[in-house]
Amino acid sequence: MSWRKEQGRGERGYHHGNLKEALLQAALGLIAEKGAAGFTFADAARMAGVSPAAPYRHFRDRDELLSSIAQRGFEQFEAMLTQAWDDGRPDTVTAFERVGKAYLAFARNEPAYYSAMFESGIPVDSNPTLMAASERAFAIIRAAAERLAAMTPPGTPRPPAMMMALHIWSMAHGVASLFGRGDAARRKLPMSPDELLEAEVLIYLRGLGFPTDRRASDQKPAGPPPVPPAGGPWGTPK
Amino acid sequence: MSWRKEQGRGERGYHHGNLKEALLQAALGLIAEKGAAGFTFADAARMAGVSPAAPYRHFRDRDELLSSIAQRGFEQFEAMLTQAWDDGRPDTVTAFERVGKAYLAFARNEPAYYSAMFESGIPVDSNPTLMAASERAFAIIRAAAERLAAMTPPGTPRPPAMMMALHIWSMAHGVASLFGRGDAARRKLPMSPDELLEAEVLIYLRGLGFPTDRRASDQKPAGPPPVPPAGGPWGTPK
DNA sequence: CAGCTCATGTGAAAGGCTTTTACATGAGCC
DNA sequence: GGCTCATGTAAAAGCCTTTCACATGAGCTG
Repeated sequence: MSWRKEQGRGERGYHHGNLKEALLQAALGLIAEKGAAGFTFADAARMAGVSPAAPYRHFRDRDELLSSIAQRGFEQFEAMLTQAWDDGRPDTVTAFERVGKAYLAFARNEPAYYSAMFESGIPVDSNPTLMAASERAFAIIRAAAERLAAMTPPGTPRPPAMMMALHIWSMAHGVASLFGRGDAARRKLPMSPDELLEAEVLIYLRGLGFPTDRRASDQKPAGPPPVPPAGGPWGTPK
Repeated sequence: MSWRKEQGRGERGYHHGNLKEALLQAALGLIAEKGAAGFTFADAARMAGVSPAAPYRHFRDRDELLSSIAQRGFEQFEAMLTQAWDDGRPDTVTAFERVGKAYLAFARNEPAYYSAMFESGIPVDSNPTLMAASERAFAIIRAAAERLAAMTPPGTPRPPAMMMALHIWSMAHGVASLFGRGDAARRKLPMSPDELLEAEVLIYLRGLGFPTDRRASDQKPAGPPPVPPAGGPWGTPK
């Protein structure tokens, strides 16, 4: 969006001026359009208006560009999760579910990042900074689980917070991967991914002993509930 | 394993005799080794001892080969799930968890198939037969969920069986994708994927009202339990 | 068995992509 | 003004995909 060639009269000199950024943006667009696998180093160069060799001044190879994008993705992901968690306000369970929704929203709204992060085939541990970014993002989920664990009702078996975090992650990731994007994996669903995940998390939380009937919640502010108030998101048992 | 070149003296005539199968096997090995993205049509041809153009007599293009492998994968997957489910014996919950384990085992033991099925980027709906194979596999999970739904304790909100099936699928897929294979996504876990998924499913089932304390189960035959008998797989609540 | 036919392979070639190397430019700094 | 070094370019090697005309020979037909 911001590199010279596309802005008004596009003549640029020998040097691009902001090639690294331009390449990242171009790659983002290409990945969103054709998937992480279909994305091509040469295409990104072409789109930025430079020769096919130019990108090598900024990235060791195609994988490093992908890796950079994945890293940025994890950073944005972390920011989004942090905002969704909002330190557990207004109440832990509500905030927890908001995190799940945020996960799906990210997969849906940022398919390119999501693709680079989880489907590009680049191993997370290939790059320490990438790994670190990934762990910072997960740390949000983990913190939320920690809070949840601290308030699980007594009398219920209580898994370690880390395990709860991994459970939530796997649910969100499973739903997002299988049904989350219009692009890949277009399987027909009798409901929205959001509804699917919300119900899944609610059942899971009930399994941990949480009262999940929203009408009984005393912390939730009034307002239009995100689910039909009668019997939870999947209707009344018959 | 079975094509001429590898069997004793390898001279073959102008025609290969079993090229299609040889290509599928070669591709399977290559995908297992270098991932679905790294797999190359030319490599498979080379491995089968034919020219790079030969494969085009059997597959329209690289994607069709991948698609064929994915289809076979779904067929084996279905067989494996069917066997694991074993029509709900000895009891529904036990069999249900066996299905989850089978899912993970498949991802672990058949990385090439799993890769082609879920990570190759070929859309399931690109090919009707592929789609059908995928749906037959899912039908097993769905049948299991149906049975489970029929016996959910009264007094508990009961989601549609389809939704329960999707929940289980997403859990298994999430765990398998994130932690399931040594290959991709090597994130460190404080436990095995099997344990993680088992605990997740147990909590979920408890959320549906199922008594999941195995000691109380009357249908389970005696024998070494897969989990420590005290307090479930995640230990005793403190 | 001779002959025919057609599925299956081959070779060559066009067109792309990746990556490297030697060389060109010009921005920033004395 | 002149230097230097980061950043681009052109060219080339090597690999992949895909197509096309042509070669082979397996299997049928008589």
